[in-house]
Amino acid sequence: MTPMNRAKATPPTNLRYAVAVDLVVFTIRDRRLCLLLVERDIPPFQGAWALPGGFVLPDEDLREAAYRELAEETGLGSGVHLEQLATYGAPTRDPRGRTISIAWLALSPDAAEPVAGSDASRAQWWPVDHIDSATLAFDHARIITDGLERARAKLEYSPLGAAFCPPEFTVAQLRAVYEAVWGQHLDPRNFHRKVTKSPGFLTPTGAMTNADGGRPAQLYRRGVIDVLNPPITRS
Amino acid sequence: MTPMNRAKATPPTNLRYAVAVDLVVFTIRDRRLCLLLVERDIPPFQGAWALPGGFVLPDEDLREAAYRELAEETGLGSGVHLEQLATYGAPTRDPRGRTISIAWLALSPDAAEPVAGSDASRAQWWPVDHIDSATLAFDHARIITDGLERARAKLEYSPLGAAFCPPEFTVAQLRAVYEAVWGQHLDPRNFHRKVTKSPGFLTPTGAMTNADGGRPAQLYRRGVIDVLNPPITRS
DNA sequence: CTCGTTATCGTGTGATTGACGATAAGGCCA
DNA sequence: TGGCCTTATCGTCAATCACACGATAACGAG
Repeated sequence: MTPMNRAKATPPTNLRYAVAVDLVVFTIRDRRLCLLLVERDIPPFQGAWALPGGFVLPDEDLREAAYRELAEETGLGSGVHLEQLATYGAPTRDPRGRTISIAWLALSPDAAEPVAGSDASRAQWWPVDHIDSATLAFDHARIITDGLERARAKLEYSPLGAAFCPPEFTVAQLRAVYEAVWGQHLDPRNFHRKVTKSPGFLTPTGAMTNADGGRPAQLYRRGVIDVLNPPITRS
Repeated sequence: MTPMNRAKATPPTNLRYAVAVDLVVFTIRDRRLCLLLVERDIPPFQGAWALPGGFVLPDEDLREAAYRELAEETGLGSGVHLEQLATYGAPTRDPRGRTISIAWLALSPDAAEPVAGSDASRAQWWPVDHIDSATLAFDHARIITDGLERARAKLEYSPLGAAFCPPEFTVAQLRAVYEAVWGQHLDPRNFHRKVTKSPGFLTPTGAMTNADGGRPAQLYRRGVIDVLNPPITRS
């Protein structure tokens, strides 16, 4: 046995790799689920669309790095839900050398216009069904697929649909989130009953809104729980 | 802006970190949920119990590294369910220098006696409720907590309870898995109905066993689905 | 043959779901 | 002002599902 694979001994520099974070940022725009992509202006994959991201700095926690990159690309920061998605580290995923990337899933209200960062000529929201997987940089198509699957699953058993909404929102707004993410129509009456009866999911503010034209609707805020029981089911 | 935080440029060596995999390996022994720990025989944390794991080799995929470490510590390999849990990378989590660790969740049938690896004097199965979190090396207590939570959740909506069982098993064996992982008693009759009616969860082999003393039981094999609908609920 | 053990099938009650009717409460326009 | 469109919210009904538990089946031990 060589010293190299002697686990938990300090590794030499040839066993150290670049470590990055990549962000799968979703929002709802125009009743459609959209993803933030940046256009790369440096090789490799120059000109291709990619997930926003960057390398982890020496004194930075992984979550901090993700928040920093998110702020750099969107101007957003607090109020955005951020959770680890998965880590991608195939030896050849980056032609420049071995890179380990920790992907994060972010859910944002439709607030900020994206800002082009230092390494990207443009940043733009893309409706998820208009993204051409084949042209994406690195293994980002795979990461996006995983992020989509996670987001869709999370809506079922967590109150994270509200992460797409402003701090105060109506049941109809929340329903629009579910419909956009799942790509299916939901019955307004049954949806209303489910989410308002689900203990801890929503807390009414008392205020009403009539922004949507019809009868004024109750405004709600996110509740205190972080697991939905019973879940909101699709199909 | 320095070249250092210019995202997606090749990073200099001071921006490269050690990358490891750590394994949270569960099994059921004696109707209790057990976790594989190794006793460290080198600093830091010499003499403390830790998760098995080691550094990722240059040409190795992350999953490969996890499988290799699993084989080194347990002799097991195929037949064990292995999925990514999360990645831990706090700047100070390893006193020797910055280390990013990709934790994997493994579910194993009660088959192999653990084997002490090169870096550990002993490897041993521990009942999860006998583990003293305070004495564990690194941030492994946190990783174990996350692994436990994941395992408990996965039993609800995935057929992975069967990953704790031998290739052919009875409903009672499967129920024992659920009871051990969730730490609660389940009604044998309702459990039997749920799992046998859940489409694709179990496929009967036709053979029977009478190993448990009472009426002979049907043997089943894992079904083909990977998401349980409806889920098996606790409480 | 009886008893203890485990497996498996049924059954009844109460809760939940999904489809959909009914009503409430605003704005718009003649 | 009153019709009409829109959206919100409540109610109803049948089908389904959950859970608690009774009943029966099929073995081994004594």
